[in-house]
Amino acid sequence: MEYAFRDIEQKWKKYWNDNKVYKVSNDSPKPKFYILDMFPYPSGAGLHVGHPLGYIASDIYARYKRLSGYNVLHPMGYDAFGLPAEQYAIETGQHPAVTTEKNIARYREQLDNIGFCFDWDREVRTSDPKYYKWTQWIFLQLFHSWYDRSENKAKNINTLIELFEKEGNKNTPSPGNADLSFDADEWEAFSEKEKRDVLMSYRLAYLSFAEVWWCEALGTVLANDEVVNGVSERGGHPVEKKRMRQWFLRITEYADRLLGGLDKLDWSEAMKEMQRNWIGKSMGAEVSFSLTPTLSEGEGDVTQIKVFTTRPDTIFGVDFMVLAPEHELVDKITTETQRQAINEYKQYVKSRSERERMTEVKQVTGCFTGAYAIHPLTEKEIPVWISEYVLAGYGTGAIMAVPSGDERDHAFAKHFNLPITNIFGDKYTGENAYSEKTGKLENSGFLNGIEIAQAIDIAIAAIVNAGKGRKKVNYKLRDAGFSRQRYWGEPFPVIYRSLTPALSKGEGDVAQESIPYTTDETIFDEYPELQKLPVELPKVDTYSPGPEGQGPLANLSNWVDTPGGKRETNTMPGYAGSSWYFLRYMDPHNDEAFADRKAIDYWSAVDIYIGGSEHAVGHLLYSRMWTKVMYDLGLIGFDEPFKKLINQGMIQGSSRFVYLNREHNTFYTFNRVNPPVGLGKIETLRADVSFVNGTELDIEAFKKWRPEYANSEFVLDTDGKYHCGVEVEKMSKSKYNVVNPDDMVNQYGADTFRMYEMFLGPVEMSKPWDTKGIEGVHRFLKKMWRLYNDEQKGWVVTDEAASEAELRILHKTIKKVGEDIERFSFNTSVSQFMIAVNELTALNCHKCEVLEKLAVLICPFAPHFAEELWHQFGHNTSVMDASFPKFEEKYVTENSKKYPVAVNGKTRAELEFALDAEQSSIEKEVLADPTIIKWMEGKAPKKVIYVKGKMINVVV
RNA sequence: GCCCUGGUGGCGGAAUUGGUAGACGCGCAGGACUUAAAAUCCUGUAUGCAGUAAUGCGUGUACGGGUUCAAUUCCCGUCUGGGGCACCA
Repeated sequence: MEYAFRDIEQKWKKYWNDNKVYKVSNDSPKPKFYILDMFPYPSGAGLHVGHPLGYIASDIYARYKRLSGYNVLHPMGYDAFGLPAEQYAIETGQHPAVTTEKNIARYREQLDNIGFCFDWDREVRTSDPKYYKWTQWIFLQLFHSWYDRSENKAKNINTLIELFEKEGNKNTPSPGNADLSFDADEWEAFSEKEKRDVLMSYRLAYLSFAEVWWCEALGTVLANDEVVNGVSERGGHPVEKKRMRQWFLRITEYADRLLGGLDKLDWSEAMKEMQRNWIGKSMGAEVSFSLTPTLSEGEGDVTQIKVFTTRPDTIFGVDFMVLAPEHELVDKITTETQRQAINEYKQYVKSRSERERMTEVKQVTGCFTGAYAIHPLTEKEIPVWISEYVLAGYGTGAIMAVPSGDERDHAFAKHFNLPITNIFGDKYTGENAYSEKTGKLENSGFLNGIEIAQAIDIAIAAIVNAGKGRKKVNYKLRDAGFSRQRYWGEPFPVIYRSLTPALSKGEGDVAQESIPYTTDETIFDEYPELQKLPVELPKVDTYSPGPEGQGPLANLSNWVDTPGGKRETNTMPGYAGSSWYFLRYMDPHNDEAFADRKAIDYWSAVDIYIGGSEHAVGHLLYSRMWTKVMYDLGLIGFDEPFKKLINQGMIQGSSRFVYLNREHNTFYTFNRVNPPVGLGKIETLRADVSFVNGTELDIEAFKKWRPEYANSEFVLDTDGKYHCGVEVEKMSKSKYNVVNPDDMVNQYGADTFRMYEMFLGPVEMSKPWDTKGIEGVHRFLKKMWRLYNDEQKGWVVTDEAASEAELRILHKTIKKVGEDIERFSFNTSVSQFMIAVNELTALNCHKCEVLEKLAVLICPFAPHFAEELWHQFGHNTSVMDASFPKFEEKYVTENSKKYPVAVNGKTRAELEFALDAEQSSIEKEVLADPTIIKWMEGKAPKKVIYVKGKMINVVV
């Protein structure tokens, strides 16, 4: 009986399905374990072999945990809202819901092929109204919440209103508007609009303004992704930034907790470091620079520019100031003579992405405003410039420039011929800024001769004393933009209620004149149909954008206009649905709540979360924030969503190339063009990997694929084959290097495919796919199969007692595989299986005592294979209900070891000693060994290093 | 540019806490079985030098330094591949 993997896999897939083997209950006496994969975006291209890598790893771990006695939650779903589906809809007119559905069906089919133990009854889709009902509901909670800094937690906005009624906002400054100040009486006197505006500056979900990429030609807002080299990806039209009213999440209020929370997480240091850098906490000072009264014309209220600096010690080195071109003071301080130049420069900056502004540091640009500021300590007049290297979103959007101490300031000063004050003495060469934080300051007034580290505090004290600033903690983290001018996303449960003419003051646009209310507010009590969730995404006829950069929903006037007012036409961004989906899996069909509290308390936080490191800061940070908000509001009992994080690497594509001399219509094999001597002009073309075996090209298949080369000559290698060139690249359709898991499963079976994906290398590492190598793993499974089944004789397992050597192999394997799974080292466990099978085959072992346990052991890796063997052993329940074999020390203990013996660190001999041997007896024997004596060359041993169980080293 | 991460045979990789570098697999070469092929099995395979050979000696973990009895592993510097940089998901 041979290893008929196709029949075996079909049979058990059906069995698992029919018997609901992977059904998970929320009610179990077993300890829980929650292992989660980052759910995929179902793209039209389907899965390639890189996608399942993490899923296979988590599947192995999930099965291992289940075999070890846990109730394991291992769900899967789809992050189904997103730009590509909408893009496709624009191009083809097909509704994103339809294409998404189709893509999901395809994904599901591909996933099913691989034999995962997902409980599909718990599947979630973010685009399903039953799901996004709760995304919208959570948005409402965010809207109705503010962050109480005194208690360090989010609370219902009503508690803030109570506070305002009692004492105004003197003890609760607004995070969104630092200048806002009112007392209880003033609050009482505010109009409804004024009150709502005040509250808006506190809410965790709030409206403000942000810049987006606007493409006039396409009449739409573009994602960063859709802007390539400063023009739109589609059509290559010019783009510029446009300020729009947008929803935001006030994640900055959580900056400190998001930072502190990292310490207790079992994530890689790299991942934590990326989040720390993203949050970007820095200590420094906020310093106010006054403008010179003579030069700042009119506009009496503009008297100060605030900067944030982490280096207040360098304050005596300030030679000029730079504002972000978007800074609100720029227009006010610019002098008439400079106005045109400034406007032109601002226009230029509008075309620049933030990335370009950060990256292209060698290209120095800027413009003088004509205004001067007064140095807060020396009262020197310093010019105020604007430049793209200062970003509006960081700090105060303005800097004090210290050219002798900061590289970019230095380059700027050199470029515009601004004077440079040296405050570092010899340390500053005049060539480069001195940006290290050691050394003594010079030319710095009262800071002269003081070490930089100490000078920081002294400088801050002096600035505070002079009333020119304060100590400040700054975060790089910015509030998260939460609006997209798109169709395929969650609609907001928000309605803008127009003001009655009596209440509305002044002009302004509609948005300014109306007040945003969420649909659940009492103001809509008379329209209960408006208050219901979900606010369903209406069907549209066209996916083209609405007027003035609004999303496509703006075109649906009968949807936008409600008896209560106009609906919000933006939709939520991709990370809305993915910020909380791990909670929904716990109780996916609940229509009364996002999940039942009992289920949440049972499953609690995700024990292991697996996904790509590209989500290091986006998704993972937003999820952490949502979790903290929900924890603060008492909705869940934990404040970190993912206890342990594993980052899987990418599987890269391995592209194949052929080499053409077009003139002679001849293709040359790789070796012939390497080097390409005397062959004329050689073009490198891609060949689809599907008709290349290793590097050998199937010439006929290639000609069929590219008929224009049907008559081409092929110059072969000495072995009579045409060999392709190889390069490792990203796996993508356009590179013709995509390998479909379906094909692999078809040819070798799911079990081989699973084991091979793991065998390729460590899960966390990126590595290229090599189809050729899969045969080795397939051979291994066949070889293991033969321990149980002979081609002629069939079942050959016997009841004979196992030998010591056989039991040692088994227990060595149990130990190694168990430990390897625990540390997510699956490639080495596959190796161990191979070693075990090689050794057992050599011993001609067919003993039940060894092989039954081995079958269970391999179940996490090759579940169909294991299930078949398990039933062959006569069991009639699933192998998933077996227990992971127990490792027993006694079978593997050895009492002696062959030690490598080195002289001066170089291994020269191998000697065997008992493990409990004393150093003195070992020394005696080692020094008596002829090889060792030879290498000691007559010198006396200085010392003999003996590391028990490891090695011996003689130092002479 | 900034942040994170990797670099070990022809290839994927192993070496878990500083202790015999190259496990396991692919590929390649040779052989067995076969009319032949497939499948299967066996042997060899980092590299240089010496030797018919067993083997011996040297070099070697991107590069250059350092710490140590001992470094793929720790430290400093350089080169280089990959990921992220706030509207791709």
